Amino acid sequence: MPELPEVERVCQGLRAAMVGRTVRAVRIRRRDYITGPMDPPGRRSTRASRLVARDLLAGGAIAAIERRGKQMAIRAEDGRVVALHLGMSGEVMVLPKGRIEAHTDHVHLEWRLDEAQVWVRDPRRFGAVWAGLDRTALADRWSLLGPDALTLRARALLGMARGRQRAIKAVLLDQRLLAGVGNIYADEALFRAGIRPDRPAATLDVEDCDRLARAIREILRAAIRAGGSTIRDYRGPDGGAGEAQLKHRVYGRAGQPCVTCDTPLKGVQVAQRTTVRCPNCQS
DNA sequence: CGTGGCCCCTGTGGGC
DNA sequence: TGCCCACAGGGGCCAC
Repeated sequence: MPELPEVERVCQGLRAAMVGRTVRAVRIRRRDYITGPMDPPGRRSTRASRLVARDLLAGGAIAAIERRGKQMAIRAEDGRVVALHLGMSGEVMVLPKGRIEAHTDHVHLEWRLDEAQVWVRDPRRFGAVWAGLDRTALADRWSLLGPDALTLRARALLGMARGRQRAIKAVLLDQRLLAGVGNIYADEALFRAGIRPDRPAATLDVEDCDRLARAIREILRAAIRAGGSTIRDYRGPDGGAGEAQLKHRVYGRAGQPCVTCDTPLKGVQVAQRTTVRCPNCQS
């Protein structure tokens, strides 16, 4: 569900609601959604069972909200850190005091502050909360991620593509190489740059990388300004839908005419993901 | 090292 | 109206 722009919007909401304030209470509603400090990323089976509220920032004064790619972290002034990853269906809800919320199912974690509550909701549970991390552990965990896509430079992209025979789209989606791009914005950026998603990465030259890196930055920034893409169920932290989906040129438009040349867009599979491209504009 | 296949989950929309 | 299937914005693991 959320890619970098949607996650960035969530971070903005968390900043407004949490930074400078104190976590008064924590409620863990679904324990197996929370992983402990020693658990490797994504290992559901090892999710710790003895986590306590302190591991989830109880009593902490919140100092900062950080983001790298699609991952977020909430840091307390005393050094405690909790990281969030929303997966496909994860959602963060900032609920001002008194607001009635319609969706109360699948809420796995709640933070209560003086003036608002923050809920983590995730029906499919592909996301995760990593508790009990300190700054060093977070840095270690995030060191597995590539650079943040919002500031991707052509030279860095060239380095990722060099020597790799995999499709360029597979490279863009690999969070170890580049953090933040998902299925929507990969297709949109490749279309804007005029590059076929299935081209072997190594065939991209400096100019291709320059166009593609620029396209990625611009697409992501425009999507952040538009509040992210709401395809089905994404909601910002305030409950509002995004509008970036209104600007999509290829994602979700297989069979429809290309906005540039009217050629019917083609739906294919690349890197096991549904992919849409223009047979005429992208090479 | 790269890749295809499968898995983790729930919800929704389309076809019948 | 109900049923079944395909599919969804993510990512880990395994065998090859």
